[in-house]
Amino acid sequence: MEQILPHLDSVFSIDCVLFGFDGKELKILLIERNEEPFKDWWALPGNIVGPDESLDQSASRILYELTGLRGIYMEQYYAFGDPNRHPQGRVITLAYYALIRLGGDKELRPISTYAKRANWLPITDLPKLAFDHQKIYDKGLEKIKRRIKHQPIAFELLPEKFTLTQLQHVYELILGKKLDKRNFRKKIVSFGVLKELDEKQKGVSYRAATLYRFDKRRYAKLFGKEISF
Amino acid sequence: MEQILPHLDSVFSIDCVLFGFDGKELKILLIERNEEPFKDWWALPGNIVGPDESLDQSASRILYELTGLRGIYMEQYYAFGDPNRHPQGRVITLAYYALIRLGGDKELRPISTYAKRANWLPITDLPKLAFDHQKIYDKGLEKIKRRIKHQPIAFELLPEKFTLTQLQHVYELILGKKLDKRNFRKKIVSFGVLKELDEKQKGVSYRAATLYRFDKRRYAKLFGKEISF
DNA sequence: ATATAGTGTGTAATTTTTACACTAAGTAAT
DNA sequence: ATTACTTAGTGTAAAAATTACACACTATAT
Repeated sequence: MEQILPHLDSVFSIDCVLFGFDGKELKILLIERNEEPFKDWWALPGNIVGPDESLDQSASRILYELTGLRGIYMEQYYAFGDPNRHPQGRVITLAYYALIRLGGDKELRPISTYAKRANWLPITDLPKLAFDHQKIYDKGLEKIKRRIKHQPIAFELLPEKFTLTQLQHVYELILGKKLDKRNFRKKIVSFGVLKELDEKQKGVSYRAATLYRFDKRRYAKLFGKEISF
Repeated sequence: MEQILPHLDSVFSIDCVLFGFDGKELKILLIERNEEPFKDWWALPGNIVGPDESLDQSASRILYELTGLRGIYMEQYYAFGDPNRHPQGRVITLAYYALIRLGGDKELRPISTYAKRANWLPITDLPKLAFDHQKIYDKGLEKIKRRIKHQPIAFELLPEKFTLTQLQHVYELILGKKLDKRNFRKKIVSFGVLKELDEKQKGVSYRAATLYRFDKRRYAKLFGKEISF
């Protein structure tokens, strides 16, 4: 049962917590392992860092292989390197979180061979995870909770045009608590980084809400002042 | 000139930004390298992670070898892994910051052979640093700037008993700006994690200030509520 | 006794945060 | 056309937090 993989002498890998938002739930992408150890378990997608890749490049590649998408927003957040975290040798792994809007169709073409399949699972109902991936996930969620209060990362989970209610929903899911509608709007608008569009939401069976867009230029200008939600 | 070190095929190291406060200035510990590459340059202390060490253990060891002290407060904050950051091969390094009070005498017994000497240098006047160590330092400072607003890390830079003025001084140095004395005191006392002692400062040629102690128990109790400076 | 240097304290003005509920607009069904 | 339904969109008052600001006190040194 104990087999030593040749490359597992001292390996450096990257694992990604890829958060996706489909308009209703916050989910993460997990893969079902096809190999020992932890065969048939759910795990965070990850891979070995290539010899000529930077760390960010490597994380990008992993996300690309997983979703077929480039340019996903992501950020490194913690290294996990307990000597026993991998049963077959020393594997130090660097965790990234990434954020993506779901509901398109192109996403999700998992390809690598070590995975049977990949699935978006709601964070409210996650299975047991392989290795120390639960710890990695926990820390990742903690990280975006903190980050969303200061950085405009919520927009990464939304389509380019979104309503204030959708935006609030994202905040509520990540922070794990309800927010007051009026106060939320007051505050988020006061930052001055949202551009109100002339367009309205479409295809809803009730009053359509105004659409907004995140104004990157404006944000860049105000950048000295950090947002503080 | 280009020599390939045998172990530099794919190496994982740790570098530490060790901040020290002597009551007046904020300094970091730098070593003067005795080896190529960057011989005679100043660099952050660092070392290779041992095969059976956890990452934190490894950082502890490095700090111990450098200072002779155990139990220094430290925290991992970022991994630097550009393929070209080390001229002789792929070295991925994990950065830690650490905080220590200076003015004792036991500190500083640098021993490793790759360093000529180690020195505390004020952060206001740092030399050019080897490798990408400037970037690592910058990010470390940024990190503690952020962290000091939410976590009680300032106390790590002070003796167990300290005055409010000393505490304010630490905040000012790290945040890089002057703070209002009355407002600072009001706020810091309102957190309820400082214990006022019956003792006064000694050996000053002016009115002696009251000494305080950081009340860890109390902080642990209030921990749910995060401090927000 | 006097000069010196840092300690320790209060208040008013301003800004930010919080709590809270109803009308307006559009769609769907009849 | 009316009605029922669902979400959008809005204001205000109270409370809390933040800011700006100056002087008398105390200990020591000479």
